[in-house]
Amino acid sequence: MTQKMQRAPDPLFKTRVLSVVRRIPPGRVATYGDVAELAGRPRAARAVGNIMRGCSVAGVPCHRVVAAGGRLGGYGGYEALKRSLLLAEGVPVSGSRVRDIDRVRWSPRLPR
DNA sequence: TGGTTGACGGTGG
DNA sequence: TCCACCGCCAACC
Repeated sequence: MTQKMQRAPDPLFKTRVLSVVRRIPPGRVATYGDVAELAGRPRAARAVGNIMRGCSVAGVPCHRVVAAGGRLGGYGGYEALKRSLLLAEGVPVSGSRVRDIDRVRWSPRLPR
């Protein structure tokens, strides 16, 4: 068979991603993969990053979104700024990585 | 319509 | 622990 299973297009993906990120409370972080999953696309971490590039929207704490393993990720090159913002919220950051990512990783079930 | 881009994730060396 | 390679996806040109 030659048919290629194509995934159902989700024009709301971007909106959902922003909604998810907006729900991340201070002092907590989520990985791009987590956000992708919560947005309904477990493997679209890369796409999430693409969307975050244009995160100039107020109310979207894009600095709380980090790469897997606690790595800070890009943030448009403003890695130092991202680190400062996280530290200010009580997120332990060492160098370019979040320490004990599992402890500060946010889950939608946790209370704000 | 089709190819390229990139703020990623996971595995292997 | 760090780097390189490959796979996945939506946005862009």
